[in-house]
Amino acid sequence: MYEKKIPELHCGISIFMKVLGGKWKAWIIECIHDDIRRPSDIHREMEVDGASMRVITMHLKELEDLGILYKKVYAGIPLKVEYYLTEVGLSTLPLIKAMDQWGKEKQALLVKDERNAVLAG
Amino acid sequence: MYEKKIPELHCGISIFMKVLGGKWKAWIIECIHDDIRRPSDIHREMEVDGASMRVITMHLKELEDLGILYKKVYAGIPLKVEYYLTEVGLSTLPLIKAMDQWGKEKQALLVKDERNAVLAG
DNA sequence: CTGTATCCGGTCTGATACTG
DNA sequence: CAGTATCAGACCGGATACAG
Repeated sequence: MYEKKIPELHCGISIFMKVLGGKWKAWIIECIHDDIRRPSDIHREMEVDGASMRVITMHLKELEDLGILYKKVYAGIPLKVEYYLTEVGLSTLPLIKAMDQWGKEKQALLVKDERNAVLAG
Repeated sequence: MYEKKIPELHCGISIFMKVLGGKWKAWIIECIHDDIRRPSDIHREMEVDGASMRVITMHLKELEDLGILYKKVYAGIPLKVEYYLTEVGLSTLPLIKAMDQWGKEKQALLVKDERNAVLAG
């Protein structure tokens, strides 16, 4: 682990980014919302695209510490763990959906092209 | 400069993050929307919080290459440059505002606390 | 199954000096 | 004023090995 040494901003944006800034965090939140709650299942879900178990664990922990996820542990061998969305976690879903939709809609337009300029400024 | 070597995801989220993932990009977009159009003015605007001129220049260039900003150059000495939002750039404003508002609203709730758990899952 | 520790390399940012 | 080059250091993720 490491400690952050570069000071963070204190605007709403950076707070939001602290929650959803990680590479897989939004995806993880969506998984859990879709009833894929166990780390191994989440891992299997995105293994095709290359998320390692370590990163998933790290993100889950961060999201738990931020109060986005709630961790439920079932004692026993082998261990069983499930993650649930908290109320705050649920409140991220509309934004995640909006971001995803924006990306899909605008993807084709993300090109340098003077014709896209807005003259009104 | 460097070339990206880690494969990117192709979902809407990562496309969105390519546009607003930088530390200062959302702020820069808001500045330009508020008629703070010249690099030096933008720099002055956020100098208190530590954005270096180099990072601002880099972000401006990236946003221009993505078609979020349009760059207008006035010849002469000293040089004068102004950036304007394109239509795609304008379309990010509602999301930026939503992200900022979410951060401000939820900031106090971002704490590990079982009471926040949603039992329904 | 879940989570931690360690290493390593890619990525990003801050600082400074410099060109036009 | 606008932008570039370079360096150093912080950050982040992939891989592996290992412990509970």
